[in-house]
Amino acid sequence: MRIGELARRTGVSERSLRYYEQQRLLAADRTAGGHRDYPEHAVDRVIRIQELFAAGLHSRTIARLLPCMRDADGGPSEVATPQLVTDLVAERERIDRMITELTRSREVLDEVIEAARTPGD
Amino acid sequence: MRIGELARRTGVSERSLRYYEQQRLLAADRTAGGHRDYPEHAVDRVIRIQELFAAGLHSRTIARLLPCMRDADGGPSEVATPQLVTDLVAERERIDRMITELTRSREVLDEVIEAARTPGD
DNA sequence: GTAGAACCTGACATTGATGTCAAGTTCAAG
DNA sequence: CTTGAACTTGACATCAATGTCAGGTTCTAC
Repeated sequence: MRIGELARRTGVSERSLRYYEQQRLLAADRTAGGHRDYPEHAVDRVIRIQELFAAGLHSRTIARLLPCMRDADGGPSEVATPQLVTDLVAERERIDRMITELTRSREVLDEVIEAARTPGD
Repeated sequence: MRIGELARRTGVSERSLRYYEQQRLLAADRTAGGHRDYPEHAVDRVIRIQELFAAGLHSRTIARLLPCMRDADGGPSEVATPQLVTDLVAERERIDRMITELTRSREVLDEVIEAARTPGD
């Protein structure tokens, strides 16, 4: 599929998809004229990439991580190097802290929203 | 307490604490000479602010939200305006999506880390 | 009163993914 | 062929919190 359709189906801008390619996160074939041509499973991959960005990972880390993911991309997954494992464990701890903070913030929002819904309270 | 101690106790840089004040997130008394003097409950407030930043809220939104939080700051909490409630509901939805993405990313990291721990697999 | 730590303001830099625009090329349908 | 939509590359802008540095002032302990 072409970049426009991929963008539409993933909700990620064409700009970002080109950036992902530049960062070696997402490969694309090319038509004879140079247009990008994505395989079907690129949709899943883009969604994963977005999730990893949302989790605060940098593109360089994602680039190292992706080859180790079991995915629908067909290719056999590599095994993470010890250095990568160390880095990923640290990222996981950071994500856990982040989830805690998000959950706490959500509770704060809940309280404020609820307090405004019950004027008599 | 002074800014150095507050920074130490919250893990937030002095630079950021000054920025919070500038953004009207955190008030501070001043000594005769102009040094900031924080009350004890500033520690809690700074932690809340950090959590809200981690949740992706902007300082302007946090500034509107803080007066509505029931907190140890003694002051009576205001009631959120309808506009603020609308905004906070949207933020809450965003936070929920974010938690979902973080949780999914955590699972991906788990898989890769675990796969590297069991070489025979 | 003095030394040194701690603090002040102000300015400028950084980060990294993404937005946006320009000028040109390719694709697909009639 | 032609036309307009979709695509290409490249460059520059943006955002918002935080880092960093300079030059000066205040505080505290002796």
